[in-house]
Amino acid sequence: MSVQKPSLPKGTRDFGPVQMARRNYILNTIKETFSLFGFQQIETPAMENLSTLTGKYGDEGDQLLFKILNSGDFLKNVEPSDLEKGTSAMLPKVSEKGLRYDLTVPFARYVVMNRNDITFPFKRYQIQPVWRADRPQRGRYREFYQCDADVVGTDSLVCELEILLMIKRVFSKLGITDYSIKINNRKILTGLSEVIGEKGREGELCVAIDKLDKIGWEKVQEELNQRGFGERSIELLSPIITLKADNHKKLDFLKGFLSSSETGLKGLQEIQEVIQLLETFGETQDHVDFDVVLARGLTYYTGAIFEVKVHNVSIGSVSGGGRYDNLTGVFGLEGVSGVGFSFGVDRIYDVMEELGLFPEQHADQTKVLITYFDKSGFDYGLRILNRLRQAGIASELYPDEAKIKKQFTYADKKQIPYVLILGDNEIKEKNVSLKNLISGEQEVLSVEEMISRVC
RNA sequence: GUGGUUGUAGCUCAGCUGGUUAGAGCGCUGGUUUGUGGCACCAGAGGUCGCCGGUUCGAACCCGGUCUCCCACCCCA
Repeated sequence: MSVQKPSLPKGTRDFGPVQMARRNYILNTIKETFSLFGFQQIETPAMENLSTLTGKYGDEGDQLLFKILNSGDFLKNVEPSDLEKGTSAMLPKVSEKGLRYDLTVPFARYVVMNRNDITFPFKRYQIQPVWRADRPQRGRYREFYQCDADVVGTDSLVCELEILLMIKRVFSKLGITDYSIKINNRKILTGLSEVIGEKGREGELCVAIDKLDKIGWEKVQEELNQRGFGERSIELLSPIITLKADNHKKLDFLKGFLSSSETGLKGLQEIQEVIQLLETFGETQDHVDFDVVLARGLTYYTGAIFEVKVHNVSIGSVSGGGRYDNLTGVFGLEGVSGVGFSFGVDRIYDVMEELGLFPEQHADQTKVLITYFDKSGFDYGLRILNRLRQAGIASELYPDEAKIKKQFTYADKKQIPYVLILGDNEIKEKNVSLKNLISGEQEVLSVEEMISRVC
């Protein structure tokens, strides 16, 4: 009988009481915000048919999917010759389900399957774990929660505005002040590639440009060079890279720069309108940063793209999203435009921890512990416990007959502020001794007095 | 997937060029106080030195493999 050492799969975590209290604090702030903006919650299964998931995230994404082995004899459809055909040929024969990789694709599936019951525009939010077979590191987990809010069935830029507003509200509530919401538009990137004479290569352009913050302009030039971008194209890009100005000045500059690209100008106009809406709504542009070189990997974004970065922390982006014109197309429903974004709770948690932003005392707290010496104290305590709970006071009775010292230590460890001591005197006089463990004061009170004291 | 790094008590870590019974702090249990926590003092429990193999008279220490952790790249929340 060997005892095995327990362990957790790579990249997964347990959450203890303190962590849960803090996570719930973040989650509740987000939920409350979504709901205030008129979003409705849905949930979808942890697992989806593999065919729903594959091909939606690019080749790399497919590799990062967790696949679920078929139940029963998963080799029953496999011929010896299949083995030689390689992994991708084998996979559909042994696995038909996978864990969801994000919440957007399951949502698209949901919309298509429920199209007749949904009233468009449909504003939904969804808070559930997703799984990625990534290699874990700081701020990167294999199981983590996403908090998505999406609107489908409208092109209105009010949706983009609301995303900005929700991000600002959540961060303000959580006490995160030093951050920026980077906003850009895919059409601007398309325009950019047209203007520099590399039409249709905005994807590659984005991948390279995206590293600007990390590796600098010099290295980005090298990478563009390696990817076969012409000297002249890179040179033309230069004024964009070095562009440092406020949002309005950037817009003005780009109107000239992108004047030959119809698509680019359209993107510019969209950004401008969003900023305009922000002003009309009566909100400042604080934290909102039009970033011409912001590029996001996901292939399906077609309009606005967002990313939120908290400054002075070692965590990547804590939120991101954008507009997609035809997300449901692959599932047979054309012409449904949507825009959405996602908060990464786990990363927000890490950020708040790093910045020391969690309020004290955020574990779920018992307010009163009832201690006693013997069976009669236990019985008396049980009745008082009932009274306390009816008064809505989080309270507990020490479950075992133990030395009073041990019961006190328990209260101390759990940071319970009040202790009731029930001995023969208290039982006889029908009162209680109430000790405040923070101040150390102790007094004898009637049950009613005690309840009003600890309320 | 590529490269690098780490692993010793519940936790954070010491442990000399390989040399007897592997240490500290914190935590834990008990006591000083059988009606009182935190603080102090005293005592005690707790380790297959990640795992497997090799070198050696002798390995926590050297070598190989493996797993794990963390970091960078890729990509992302």
